[in-house]
Amino acid sequence: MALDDLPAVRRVSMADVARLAGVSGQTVSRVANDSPRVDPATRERVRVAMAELGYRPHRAARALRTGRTHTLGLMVSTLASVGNSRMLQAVADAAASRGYALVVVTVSAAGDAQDAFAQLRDQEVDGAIILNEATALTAGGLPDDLPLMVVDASGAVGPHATLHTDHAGGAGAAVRHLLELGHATVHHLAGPLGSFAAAERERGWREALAEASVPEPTVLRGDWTAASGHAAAMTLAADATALFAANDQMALGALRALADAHRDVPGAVSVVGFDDIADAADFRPPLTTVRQDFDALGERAVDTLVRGIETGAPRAADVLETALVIRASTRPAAR
Amino acid sequence: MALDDLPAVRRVSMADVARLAGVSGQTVSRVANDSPRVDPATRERVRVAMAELGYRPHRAARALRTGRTHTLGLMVSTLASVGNSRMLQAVADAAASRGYALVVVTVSAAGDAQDAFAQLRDQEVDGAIILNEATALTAGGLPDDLPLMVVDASGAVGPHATLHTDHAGGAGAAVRHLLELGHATVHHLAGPLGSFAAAERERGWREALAEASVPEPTVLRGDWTAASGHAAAMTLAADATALFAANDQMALGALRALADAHRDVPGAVSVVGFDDIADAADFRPPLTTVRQDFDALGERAVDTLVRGIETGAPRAADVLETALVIRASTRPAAR
DNA sequence: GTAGGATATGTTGACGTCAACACAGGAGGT
DNA sequence: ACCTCCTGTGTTGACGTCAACATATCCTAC
Repeated sequence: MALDDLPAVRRVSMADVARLAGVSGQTVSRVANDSPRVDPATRERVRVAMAELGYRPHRAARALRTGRTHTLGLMVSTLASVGNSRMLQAVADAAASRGYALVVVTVSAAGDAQDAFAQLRDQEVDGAIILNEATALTAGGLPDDLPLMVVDASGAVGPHATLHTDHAGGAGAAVRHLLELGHATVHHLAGPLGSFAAAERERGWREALAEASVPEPTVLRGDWTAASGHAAAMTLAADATALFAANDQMALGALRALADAHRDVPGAVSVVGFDDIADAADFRPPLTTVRQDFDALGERAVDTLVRGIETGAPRAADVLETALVIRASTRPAAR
Repeated sequence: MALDDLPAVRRVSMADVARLAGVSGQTVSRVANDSPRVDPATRERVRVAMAELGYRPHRAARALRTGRTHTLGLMVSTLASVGNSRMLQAVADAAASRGYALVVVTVSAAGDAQDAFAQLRDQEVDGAIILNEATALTAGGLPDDLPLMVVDASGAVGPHATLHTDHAGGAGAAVRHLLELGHATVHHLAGPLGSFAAAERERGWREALAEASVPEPTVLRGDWTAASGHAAAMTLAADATALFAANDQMALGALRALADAHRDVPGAVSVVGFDDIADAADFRPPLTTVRQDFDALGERAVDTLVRGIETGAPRAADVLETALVIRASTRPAAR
């Protein structure tokens, strides 16, 4: 009579635990959910029974009963950018530490933002984080029946919480750093239109120039990729001595373009990036850049969202500071 | 009598659809699950009713009844490496296109591999993809009650399907390319011990050298990061003229170290990387590297795993080819 | 004409959980 | 002595779905 002839073992349910502990299923449920209305001795007995049987609550059953899945969604356009990947990791870790699963939905795969929302709804997520998706806000708007945390976007977010890095402030710091080094003005290699982060960094650059009463050069534009940074930097004015790129990867492309044009960095041109991705310290030369705290951003986003879900906390709007990291790609302007 | 005084609307269930279509709930279930035993006219009537009410099946209820969650897990040590991020995106998209949600579990956050498995079990995933996690295989082994797809790892995978890139073959191609350019030998900047990909790339390098009867220099070692590549390359032998780095990011660090030492690339030293990350074309000089097809890898991994789950297909072991991408960082050895 | 089979649909109950309610017993107040 | 309130626990039923079984028609074959 081989054991494996028997039908597949049923999973351990509350009823099994209840039987072993000599209590009702409801009491087991109360213990599982940390209800205060349980006698300490009973609680202990139930805990022992749970451990003995290896009981784990059944998420699906719980979700069916309560309507809550303990799952969060993350909506993002692409993970090709290093910044988005870093955010994802931070969010995944933060969600896991609170007992939430994380479902990743990329807009590119979903088709458009509305499809992405449909996918999230399909997964019955309790809430979602919308990452750097300005288009989602314009095209069709945000659903208001799903708790959302809108990260790095602006506009009509309705009742939802928002959170973003102080892109403009970071950009301002970068520009002031370059101006203090004696550069007559600072050129800007901007990110794509439609991106909140790109727009804010551009604004910070513009305002810092205006504040210093310095002329504002024509904006160059890329799409966050190194290749686009390279292409844009080829058109950089011949007399430019300072360049602020909207992210590190575009700065990388710009560094190559400048080298090919025999314009030494930092000898002839100073370059600043944004993000402080891990590789930036090993660019040639090591890149001066604006550091974003991705981990804090992810942590904060999940924290606020979960609190909103669990306690119906009111909408919040947070801003995270940046830090200028000075490396070898910037130096005083030649006189 | 304001509408919003009414209790929150119950979600649309099969019973609602059944009532509207004038059939039983079971028939609605059959239509929802594409059962063939439904009259075409009835099917159409049910479809119309579903559309009219905006019916969506309730995943939790379905999971409770069937024991299947339509969720896959992805276990990965870190998303800091660009390669892992690319894989994640590919896997996420492939899973979504098959109607599966993807839950990301990072081992670093979980503590160790066994905790990560516990987390996956907690989420009741139908199966999981283990990405580049050699340690998971050694420390405690793999569970055999959960369908797994082991990507880029070796060893005792038990009954599970495996899939990996032909790292050794790609490395061999890189080495032969350098030898054909006339270099006396090729130094290797290897990845961390414990990584299957690193070990395989190192093996490919070693075997290609042996095949050409060329002396094998001491291996340098890093941990995939550009910083580690920089540090390791500082110790590169003074007479080295060719370097094969185990990934592009370490190659980036090496390029900086060589530049600081005034050793021109490719004039004095030729360098090859591995992965062909998007930025590699904008390194200085643009990097010759071995391209991995991340998208195909993700697609294939999900495909095999899902087929295993849904049809109990037997274990499979696939290998994906690589392609050498020649750019400006390699040239014939000086005579 | 009737048995037998195929096809289309309906009925019942259970998956595991927890909210709502019920109830027993003890503490405290009058 | 009685009523009230609080604490700890049990009972019941429903969340939405689908497998198993039951039933109703219709077709074909002899």
